Parts: sequence; C-alpha cells; structure tokens
Amino acid sequence: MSYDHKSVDGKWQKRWMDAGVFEAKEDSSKEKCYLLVEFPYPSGDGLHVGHPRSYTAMDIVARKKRMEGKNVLFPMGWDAFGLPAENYAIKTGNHPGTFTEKNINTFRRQLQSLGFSFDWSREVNTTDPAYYKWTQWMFLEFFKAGLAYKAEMAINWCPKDLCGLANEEVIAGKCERCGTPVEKKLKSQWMIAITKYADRLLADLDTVDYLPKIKKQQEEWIGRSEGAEIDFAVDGSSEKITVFTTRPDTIFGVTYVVLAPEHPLVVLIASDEQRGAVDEYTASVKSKTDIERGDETKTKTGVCTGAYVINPANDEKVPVWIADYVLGHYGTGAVMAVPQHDDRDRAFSEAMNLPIVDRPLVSFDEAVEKTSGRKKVQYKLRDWVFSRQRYWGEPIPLVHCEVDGWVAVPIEQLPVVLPVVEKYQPSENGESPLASIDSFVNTKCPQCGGAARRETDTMPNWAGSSWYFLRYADAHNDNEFASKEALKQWMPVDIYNGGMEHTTLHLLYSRFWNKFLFDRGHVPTSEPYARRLSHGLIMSEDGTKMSKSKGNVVNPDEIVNEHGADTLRMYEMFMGPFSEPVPWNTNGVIGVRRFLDKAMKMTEKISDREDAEVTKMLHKTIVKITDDIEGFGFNTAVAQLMMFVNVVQEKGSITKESLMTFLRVLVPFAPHVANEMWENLGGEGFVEEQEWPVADASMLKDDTVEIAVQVNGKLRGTIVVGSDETEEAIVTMARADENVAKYVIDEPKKTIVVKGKLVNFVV
RNA sequence: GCCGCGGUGGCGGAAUGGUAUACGCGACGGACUCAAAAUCCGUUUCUCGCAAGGGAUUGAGGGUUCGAGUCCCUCCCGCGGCACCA
Repeated sequence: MSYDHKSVDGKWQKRWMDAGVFEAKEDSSKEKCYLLVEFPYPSGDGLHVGHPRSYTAMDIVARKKRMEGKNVLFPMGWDAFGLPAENYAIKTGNHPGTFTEKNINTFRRQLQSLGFSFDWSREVNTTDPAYYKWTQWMFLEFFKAGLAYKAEMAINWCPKDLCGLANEEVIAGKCERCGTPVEKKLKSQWMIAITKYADRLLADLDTVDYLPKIKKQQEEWIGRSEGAEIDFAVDGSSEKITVFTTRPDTIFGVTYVVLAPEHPLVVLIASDEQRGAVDEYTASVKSKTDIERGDETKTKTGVCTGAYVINPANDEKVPVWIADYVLGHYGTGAVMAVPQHDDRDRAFSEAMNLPIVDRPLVSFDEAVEKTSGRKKVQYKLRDWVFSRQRYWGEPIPLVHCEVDGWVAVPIEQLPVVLPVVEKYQPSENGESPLASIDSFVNTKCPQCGGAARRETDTMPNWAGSSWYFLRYADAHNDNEFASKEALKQWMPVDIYNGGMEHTTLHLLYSRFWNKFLFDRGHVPTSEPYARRLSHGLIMSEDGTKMSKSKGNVVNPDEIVNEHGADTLRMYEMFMGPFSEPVPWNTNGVIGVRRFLDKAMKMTEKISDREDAEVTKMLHKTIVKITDDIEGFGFNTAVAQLMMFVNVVQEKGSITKESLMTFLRVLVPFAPHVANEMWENLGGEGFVEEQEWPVADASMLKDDTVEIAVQVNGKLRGTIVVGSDETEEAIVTMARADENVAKYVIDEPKKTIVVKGKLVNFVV
C-alpha cells in the first residue's frame, strides 16, 4: 500500500497558499533571513530537473530557519527578457510577451506543484513595465553620474541575419541561429563604466563569504596586475610609444617594441618602404574572426614598421613591429619585448629571427625611475557594452536632441514602454526593430522642446537581473524601486544560491550595480550578497549535459505525477553532494518513494512504548539533520532520515510524541508527507508552525560502544565495552579476545587507546 | 599551457588521521500469492576456506605515521574555468 500523492500534494499546497504561511512579514521583532535563488528564465521547454535542485535545497534552509524563529524572505520571479521569446516572435509574428506569459504560467504551476515555500506575494517579472520602469530609472542614474557613455565598439555581426549578436549568441564563432560565421562590425554603443569600480569589486571580496572558487573567478575576471608605463621615444620623430609592462626590471633585455595592429600610431610611424607590408598585415588581421586569431596562438605573425624607438634605460635603438599577439584593448596596446624573459616574445623572436639578448635584471623601482616611467595598475575587466539592437529588452530611456545632445527621459514619463511593432526582425543595417517605428522614434526634447529622436537600442538581459533582489524587498512599490525601510530590513541577501555559470558575469554585474546604488545613497549595503554558494549541474544518465536535441531531458512533471512532489524533492537532495554535478538516475527515484511510503506507515506503529534504540536514533537524527542543513549536506541528511525509519521498522513501534518530533525534521524535505502525517496524528496547524526540535544531549550517549582491536594497525577483532569503562579495563578486555591473543603473545611494545574508537597493540 | 575540483563495490555515493564501502539502486535467495506485481525477511567489495578465520582492496608508484581514502612527493586519467592580458 502506498500513499495517494496526488491528493496529498494538492491538499497541502492549497492550504499553504490559503493560509499565506510563507509570506515574509515586515516584522522587526524577529531576526531577518533573506534567502535567494536565481530567478529562472521562463523558457518554452518548461521547468528543467536542474531548477528544483537549487530551489529544494534553499527551500529546506528556508523552512528550517522559519521554524527556528527567523523572519524569512524566500522569493521567486522571472528573468523574462530574452532571445528565445524574440526568436519565437520573429518566426511567428506574435508578440514575445504572449509567449513569455504562457511560459511563466507553466513555470509557476510547476514550481507550485513542488510545494516550495516561496513568498508568491512578491513575485517579480523583469518584462513588466512596472518593473522595468525602475531598471530604466537606474540606467538614468548611471547616465546622470556620467557612468553611461556612447562609444564606437566592434560588435558581433551575422551577415546572413543582418543582425548584431551578443557574445552569448555566438557559439564557436558562429551565429547561434543560422550557423554563419560571425563578423565584427563597428557600431556606436552605450557603455557602462564598470571599470571605475574594478578596484572595489576586487577589494570588497574580502568582506563577503563566497565559495573560494567563486571568489577566484571574480578575481580572475577583474584581472588586476601591477606594473609600469614606460615611454619609448620614436627615433627621428616627436612621437613616443607608451608600453605597459609588469616587468620593468627586465628593461635592459628589450630587443624590440610591438604595437597591436589597431594601434593609432601604426599609420604615423610606418616607414615608406614598410608601409605596403604594414597595410597588408593590418587588413589581414581585420578580416580574421576572433577564433582565427585565437587559433594561431602557436604561430606568431607580424611585420616590421621600419620605425625605431630608443630604450630609455640604455639609449639602445630597437625596431618597432606590429603583431596580432598584442591586444589593442589591454594596457596601452603596445609592449616592450623581452624574449629573454617572456615566452611569447621569445616565440616571436624565433619566428622572425630577431636577437635574444642576455642582460641583468634591475629592481622594479630602479627601472621605473631610470626610464621616467609611471607605476600603474591594470585590469583585464572592460567596460560593459550595454546596447542591444533588439526588440525584447528594456528600451534605453534617452532621447537625442540636435541642440542638447543626449537627454534623459524625465522620471514622470517612465517607463518608456516597448511599442507595438509589425516585425521583430532587426533592420538591414543592424538597427533595432524599434528604429522603424516613427511614432516611437520621433519625440520632443525634454529640455528644449525641440524635435528629438529616441534611442532605439534596448538593454541587455543582464540589466533586469542586476537588481531584482532589491525589488523583492518591496515588490509592489510604485514610487520607488523599493522603500528605504524595506531595503534596510532585508538587505543584504544572507545566502544566494545559483549555478556556476553565473558566477562571473551576473554576479559581477549585480555587485557593481548594487555598489553604484549604494554610492548614490539608494541602498543600505555596499555588497548585495553576504554569502554565495553554488550547486552542481544535473547531468543525464550517460553523464552528458541534458539537451533537447539529444532527447535526454527529464521532465519534472512526470516524476511528480508518478511519485509525488516529495519524491522529486528528496531524490534531488539524495542523489549526490549538492555542490557537485551528478547524473540523473530514474531507478534511484524509486528508493525515495519507498522511503516515503515507509515513513507514512509509521503512523500504524504508534504505541505507548518504544525501544530505547528508537529514542536514541531520534535524537541522533535531530542533531545530524540540523548540522547537515547548516552545512548543505543534504544527501547525508536524507540518508539519516532513511536510517531512522529503518530503525522504527525494525523495532516495530514508536510513540506518538517521538513520531511528531521526527515530522518536524522531516518537513523541510518532504513537506506534504510530513503535514499529512501530522494531521493524521491529530497535530494542530502546520508542521511548519512548530519549533525546530533540539536534541536531548543525554539521549545521544550510548551505554556501550563497540571498539576495534588492532594489532600493528590491522583489525583483529572488536569488543563491546561500557562507554565509561577505564582504559585499563578496555586494554585487558582487548587482549583477552581470542583472536587478538593469537597475535599479541608477548607484552606489546606500545598500546594506543583512542577513547570510544579503538585499541591498537604494536608488537 | 595555467588554475581549480575530483578518481572509493555492478551503479549513485558515505567516511573530524582511528572498525572503508553508511544510505539508496541493482542483483541473488526466501516468505506471502493459483500466479505476478507490491510488500516483508536475508545475502551482496573481491578472493581462499565447510567453518573459525586468512589475504587483497579507495586511479598508479613512493613517503610520513602505532594507524592513511584522508597528510606529503612523483605520475596517469576525468571534469570545470581561464586562455597571447605583456
């Protein structure tokens, strides 16, 4: 006999919703706890089994914290701008919002079918004008602070779709949709000066509790290096080449200087004899895609410009080359080459038959001083390209006026709502579809009232997700993105869980965004997340990534229908360590369902008395579950719950009191089953409304312990002794063991006793 | 190439330097049944042995230690991230 999961699941989900038990309260008498999971992109495929892994884990934490008396905020929403909806719109001509809404409804139904204790009253949706009004408002804050600026940028361009592509849409150098190799195209783009925050984004990592590997990824992405800028005068010219180097101490070993092909000085200094070769080389580099350029990391190419520079340390005259191993966008786009100390310079020298000299090093400071250089800190981080020539994104709320230039749309006119368009395809020259809507584009300048044109680019996907955690604090506020009081109550997020795939960009962007708002006095903390954890991916049974094209995607609905919500929840917790990737195994699901059936049957074993073993196990279980939830060891927590039920089954009876206590540690994992049992036993209200149990320390101690007896470290027997037995008595008993005595004939050289664990005789 | 993580039964995995293989799946045997499913009981790292018990075993090889899956060194394999950042 197994329990009827369909009626049990539905019954409790309805009751939780009706009672609003999981809604966070603006109640300062309790300590707050803000638990955040990454809000999903509501794709047309519906929920993936990967989603509930993170959500269940944090749901368990949330339920436990509530029972411990915390005021918990555990919200959910939708990161709903995105390409799939736009592609769907291009294909069908329907509005992407229709598609998005349908998908959100599916996701919401699926999440609710798993009984997560989300506070649905605070649901947010990035595509809702009431939400993106504030995304636009924040962009204007960047604009007003001078951090948003326009610049010519090379963007990814698909020559077949006539369309600009985001980096994420370029797969292996090809257009994600049509497979055409992607080209570079210069376009004027809105940029946000995240590099101004590079030092703080790096330094403040010391103030947060992230997994070390996550910190490391942030550090590497920011990529700080210390060095110096040194000027090399161009021989016979007033020009100078400034290089950035982290090794000024190698200055005497410089044999040539290299410019990136896109360096502006190239055209100025190339000699007449070399000009042809230089132009040819520059053109060939331009026509290469990033991948082609990257592919050639082993064979270095370049040409001599015919110009020479003077090494400021020793007045040596060295040639100037151009080569694409030097990047235009990093440092000064120019490098002093020291083949003696740098592998890349050495490889280039060997390829071009350039000399490699052996010169002594000088100290860093001495070299900087001798060359009149400047100490300099460089970052790999680049400013954030914020424009997309796309329909399905937040319109950038600026207008361009002939007289006043770029002007912010006044706050009372926000949001700038996405207009209705005929077609969602970008235009021939790569303009956003919004550019073809005259009624949208033509407007008046808010400053002078003259004719002006609206910006038609939209924001990238990252925008809405850069601040959603703030909106949850006060999700329905029309006057502010969130009130100061609400933000003060909830921020920072106590634990933020998400995938490793978001630990560079999303994490960095949202930290930056929050810091900026902090500087403007809009949010109370400089860092948004006190703690960041990540979960491992759920792989398919063969260990590869689940994907629709391979047809190995598991639909969570099927598991819920067949075995119930609690089975899916617990299986996802049981399948392996939370932070590691684990393969899905449909066979394994059945084990969890069997456990839940056995757990349900414990209500038939109620008795006035129970075996002492059961009582002891209950208290051990309380301790183990409490610790495991704190340490995110959900798989071993589930194992412990199983062991408890196994003991009850073996002993045949349990008191009602013990069982009801057990339900309080079961409920975070299997809330439907736990509540159903609770009700069957005559419990009042919800199990979630009970206090988290505390183990009785006196119950944790065993009367007797089994002790291993080793001889020279090899196990030769076990003895059972009283837990308070003296060492002496234990050693005597150990030696008395028949099998042990065979090996310990003479007095042992040494005897090691580890209390409660083992005795080791060294003979 | 560099950095990080990992390698334990047939499978997913467990183990503050202290009885390796918990828990689950699968498999095998038994009970119940006309039969099957479900359920329950038992066995299940390999190996020698009727048994008592012995031997081997945590990717490979060394080392430290009374004792190593765990610590150290060398190497192999897998996964993830970064990748000409001067």
